[in-house]
Amino acid sequence: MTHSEENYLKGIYHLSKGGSVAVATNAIASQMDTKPSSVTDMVKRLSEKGLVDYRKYQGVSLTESGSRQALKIVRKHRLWELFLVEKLDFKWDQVHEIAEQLEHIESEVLIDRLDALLNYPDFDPHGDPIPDKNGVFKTREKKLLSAMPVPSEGLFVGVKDSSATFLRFLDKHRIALGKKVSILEKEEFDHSMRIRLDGEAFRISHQIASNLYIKPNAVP
Amino acid sequence: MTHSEENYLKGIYHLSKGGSVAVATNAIASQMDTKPSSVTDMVKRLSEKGLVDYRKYQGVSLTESGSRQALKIVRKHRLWELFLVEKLDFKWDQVHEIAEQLEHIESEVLIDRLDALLNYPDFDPHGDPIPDKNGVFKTREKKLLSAMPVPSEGLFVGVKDSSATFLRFLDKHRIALGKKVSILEKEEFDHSMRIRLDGEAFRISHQIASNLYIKPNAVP
DNA sequence: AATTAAATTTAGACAAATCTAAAAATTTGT
DNA sequence: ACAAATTTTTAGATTTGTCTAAATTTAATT
Ligand SMILES: [Mn+2]
Ligand SMILES: [Mn+2]
Ligand SMILES: [Mn+2]
Ligand SMILES: [Mn+2]
Repeated sequence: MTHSEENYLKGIYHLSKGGSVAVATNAIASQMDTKPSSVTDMVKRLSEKGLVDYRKYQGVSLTESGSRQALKIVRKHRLWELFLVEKLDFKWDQVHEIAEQLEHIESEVLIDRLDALLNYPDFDPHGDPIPDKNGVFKTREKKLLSAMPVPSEGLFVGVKDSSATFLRFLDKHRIALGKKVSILEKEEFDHSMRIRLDGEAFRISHQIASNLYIKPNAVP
Repeated sequence: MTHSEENYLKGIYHLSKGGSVAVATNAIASQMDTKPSSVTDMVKRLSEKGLVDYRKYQGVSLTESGSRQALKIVRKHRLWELFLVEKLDFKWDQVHEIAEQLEHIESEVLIDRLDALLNYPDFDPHGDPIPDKNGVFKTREKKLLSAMPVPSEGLFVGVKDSSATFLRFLDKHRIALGKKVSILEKEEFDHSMRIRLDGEAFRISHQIASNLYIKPNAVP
């Protein structure tokens, strides 16, 4: 597989949310930052290779084989991201671009060793699950902060938007993975919320709240 | 620069032994395992970009800029090789192919961090010098074992042939970098030699002896 | 149901990197 | 010095991945 083919598979995987839902040509084009006509071309090639199911005008979905391949790339991407953060002291907003390159390195044993070096991690620096050798990954209950009841509590476990600008915004406000969050109040008018974090209470906009994943505390 | 362009620059660099000697089209073709006509094409592209000096039928040489680029790739290749050996427990015969891929990862800061993680090393797992950020590398006196006088002593510091088969052969005979070597005897007839290593004396063929680099012990 | 709008595909072009076969230049040998 | 051998370049084709512009299909609206 070429880098481009791998990138398309990964893109389709993300759009179909892992499932085998059909994805539209235009959706792929904007995901991959390319033109619909290029997508059609590539999708035909992938279909030839048995990696996607494609019916003209009806969208594409990953085959079993395509899905396996996509998961391998996702696994590599996330392992490399974690490596960069854990072993080379990168910040979580600096690793994605480099991992976009590293994910294409072909070596089964390299990835196995990396996995071992990192102690077989379950999640990447952004809280996304890392598939294991067989493509299986841990799931955990999580809700968007904006969808949490008032009052309630939970742990901050992931970001929906993982753009560098958003991540740096979170850094600035000391919002980091693993921290405990209490939901204090929700404003009807603009859907902004008051939360407590590190003992300190403050207000965040709906925009922010709808990009943070919270693992709700079990309520007995 | 594309991967292919980078590979050509590195190939030309190795053939011209770092200097600005002109290299023949056929030489490049066999180094790169490609056809002379492909070399001519690529060399024209590189010339357009100011990375090589090229005069038809007269061979190519790296420009200042081309040389800088080539050294960057060599630096990355060797740092990655050392990383694989030091941090991921690869053997010295398993790292080259993976480093061939990793050397193309584009990120200045990544290489700086890797360099720091490895403590700013001077030599790679095969005894080849690692250029620093500015392309400068340590040189050390070294001679082919086959060229050493009898009797004499030195340290095994590098291999000329770094093919996996040769490296595994060395492993089998417990010939490893840094070990002390005594040259005991040289055979006129077939140029084989008797040497002592790890206290044990044995005979090696000329083929072997002419692929091992020795740093001669200073004789006062 | 017909028209309009949107999504998708096709046709044709282009750059990069490669190849084979043929032509041209250089080098070698007598 | 000149023919033969070798090296190098050119010409033309192919694959991959992309694009623009035009045609086609599907979806939405009157
Ligand atoms: Mn990422
Ligand atoms: Mn991530
Ligand atoms: Mn190497
Ligand atoms: Mn090496």
